[in-house]
Amino acid sequence: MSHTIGVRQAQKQKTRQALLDAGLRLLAEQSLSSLGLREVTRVVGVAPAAFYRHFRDIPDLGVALVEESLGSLHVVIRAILAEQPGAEERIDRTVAVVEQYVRENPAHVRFIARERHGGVRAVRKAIAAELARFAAEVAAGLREQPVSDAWSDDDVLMLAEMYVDHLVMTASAILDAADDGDAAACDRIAERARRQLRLISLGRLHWTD
Amino acid sequence: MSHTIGVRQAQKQKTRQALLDAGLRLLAEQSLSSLGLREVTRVVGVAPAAFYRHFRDIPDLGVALVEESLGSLHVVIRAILAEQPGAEERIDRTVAVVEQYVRENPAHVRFIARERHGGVRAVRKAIAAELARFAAEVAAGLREQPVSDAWSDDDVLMLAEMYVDHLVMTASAILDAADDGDAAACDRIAERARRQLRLISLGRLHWTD
DNA sequence: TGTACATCAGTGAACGCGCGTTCACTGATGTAC
DNA sequence: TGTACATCAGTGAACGCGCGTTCACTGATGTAC
Repeated sequence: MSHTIGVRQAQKQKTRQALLDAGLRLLAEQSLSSLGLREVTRVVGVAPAAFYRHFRDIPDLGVALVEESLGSLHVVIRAILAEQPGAEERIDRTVAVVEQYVRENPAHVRFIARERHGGVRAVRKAIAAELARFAAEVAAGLREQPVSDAWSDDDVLMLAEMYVDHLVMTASAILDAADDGDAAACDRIAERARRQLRLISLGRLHWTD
Repeated sequence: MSHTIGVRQAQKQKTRQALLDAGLRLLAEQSLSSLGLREVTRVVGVAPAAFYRHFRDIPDLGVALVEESLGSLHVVIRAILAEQPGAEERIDRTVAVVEQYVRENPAHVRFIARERHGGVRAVRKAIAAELARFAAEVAAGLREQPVSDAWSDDDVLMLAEMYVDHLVMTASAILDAADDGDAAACDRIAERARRQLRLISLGRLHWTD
């Protein structure tokens, strides 16, 4: 075979991923601004100095984690937006997808919720940029629905931003409840989220201006 | 005079407040889980060991900061809820109050936004408890408005929680823009918040279930 | 295919530094008589 | 009011420890011929 990537490069990527995984795992119990480089390398089982072969410093690793956390979400969102059934079905589906995402990627969700307003500027900026892309994508999806015909682009974006904020809040609330091992609370939060989305949906139908 | 508090006790309270102020100031640039006890005492100008006369550890100081940050907000909210004019006026007034609060207490707002999902469990719990009280208060206010007559208590609380979340998000977004020195962005966020509140208000008018 | 050299991910030892916590202390404030 | 003793907020020195960063290094992988 002509160009499988080299053994060396493959091993390097493996170590890099191990550093990211270890960082994310450690961030369950603390925030990025207190995460130690030696902590991370200790979990992976490499020398502290090896860290510098992959990241400039801890904030740099944080930025990489943002990409890893939110990159995959875009796919999920596009899938929901592409669906065409009624408002009620779309709401149920959205909340179900959020629940599933939280269940399957708890550490990533916690990381984003924690560092969105966290103590590391570069990471805050990276998250803000990803969520803005995210909102733009949702806005494009909303734009195509007939309900939005009379809406200004500005108002569609406003609505999209509210959806994105609501989605992040919901995910993080479900996660907190799951952390407490309280499955009933998770269900309650999901039901609350559905009702809140219904309320917004109603407002949307009656919007004029 | 019979019982002014003692000189000793007054001095102790002064030092305690200085520790809280120093902590809050330092938290502009980092999160609680990386804040150092020696950092705080250095800013105040007391010996590190003096810290233990006031707080068990840094998380304990964090919990005190939650009380300081959110205690005063209850008063503000009650004031808004007590007003009786139309929905539009109440929305304008609410956003104006949020803007003013952020301008006058930026460090407290940042602290709450940052530590709400931060790395210190005790502080997260304290913030959650305060915000829950907060939502209950808002719910009581909404309950008294005629629009809510047909609503279940559960739905009123759901609405109140959405308002509280929205309020925290808005405050924190305005703060971020203010940090960048971008006054125009602050105005844009405030306008967006008003429109979002209008949308929710519309949904509220047409709610049935 | 085999050889000689280049690359570079990861090593391990060393460094200076600031951390949280402890402890016996000091001296101003408070209290009892 | 004056005196003798108790309290206790804040001191300053000491401790062991883990931190981030540097550096010359090793040895497996990659490349040129």
